[in-house]
Amino acid sequence: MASSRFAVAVHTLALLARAGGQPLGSCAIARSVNTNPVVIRRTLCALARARVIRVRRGAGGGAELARAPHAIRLLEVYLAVNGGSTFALHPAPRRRCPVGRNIHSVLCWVQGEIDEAVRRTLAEITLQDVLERL
Amino acid sequence: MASSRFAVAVHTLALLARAGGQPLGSCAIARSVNTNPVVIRRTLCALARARVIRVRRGAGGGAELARAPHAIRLLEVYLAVNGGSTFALHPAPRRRCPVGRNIHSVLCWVQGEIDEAVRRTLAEITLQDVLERL
DNA sequence: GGAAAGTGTAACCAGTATGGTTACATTCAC
DNA sequence: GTGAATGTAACCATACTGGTTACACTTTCC
Repeated sequence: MASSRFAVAVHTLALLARAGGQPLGSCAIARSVNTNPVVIRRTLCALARARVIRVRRGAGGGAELARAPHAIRLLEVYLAVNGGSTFALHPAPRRRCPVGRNIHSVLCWVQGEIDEAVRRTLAEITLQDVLERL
Repeated sequence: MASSRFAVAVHTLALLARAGGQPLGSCAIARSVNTNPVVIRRTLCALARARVIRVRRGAGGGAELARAPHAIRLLEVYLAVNGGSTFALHPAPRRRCPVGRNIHSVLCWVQGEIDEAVRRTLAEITLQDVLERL
């Protein structure tokens, strides 16, 4: 089951970019995304930890971009909200079998190649690109 | 939760390649992968549908590669067992919001870029490469 | 100082994907 | 026909996801 967290994060950042420095609350974002404010706050936390946004608590608070849209790469967003890898290794292949003993290192290499390709792709797309296509 | 089906499939194909044309049964494969034969048969079905292997039923049956290892690309394997995309779109953004109305088309474009990168990567790795690294 | 507005986070639930298991119909070689 | 093997349905435990409620904490404003 692929999660929609990256989609929600990009949607959120697009809203923040359009707000132009004005802090946006989780309720306003949740209305546009059409979900619960807590779900948004969870994503907001992850993005704040990655220094992509700044969040102010208390009355009049909310989230705003930490940088200009052209300086925010989707790769940072992806890594912030979507830790895992594209596929999982199977847990315990048989050590006594020559294939089972060594398959994990080969699969790790394949995983690395895929992750690298995804990283290269997302490193070249910025929030500015997203805004221009909206 | 990323599935381990791709990992199981590659492991299985490596075993078939090493068997050198001799059909391998799901029980033998399951022993090396360390799982249940039914799990293997499910993967075998997907690989047979993709014409990567041939499966014979009945006594003395089993699976064998349909082509030489250098002619089997991991991309075929990936597509056969791992249908989905890297991330999911969020179900119903608000149509009345200018961002919510258009975000899906942008996210689809991003999805396409990622999928393309993954495809390019896996199209260049063959089962032969896997065998050489074992 | 207190009220109001907001975030941060824990706890719980429903829905769903995954892998493991059993069971059984079907197919094929001998 | 018998035995060995696949194909597939059914069911279960586990885990992840998103939705929801609840509440502590922080900040602004009066």
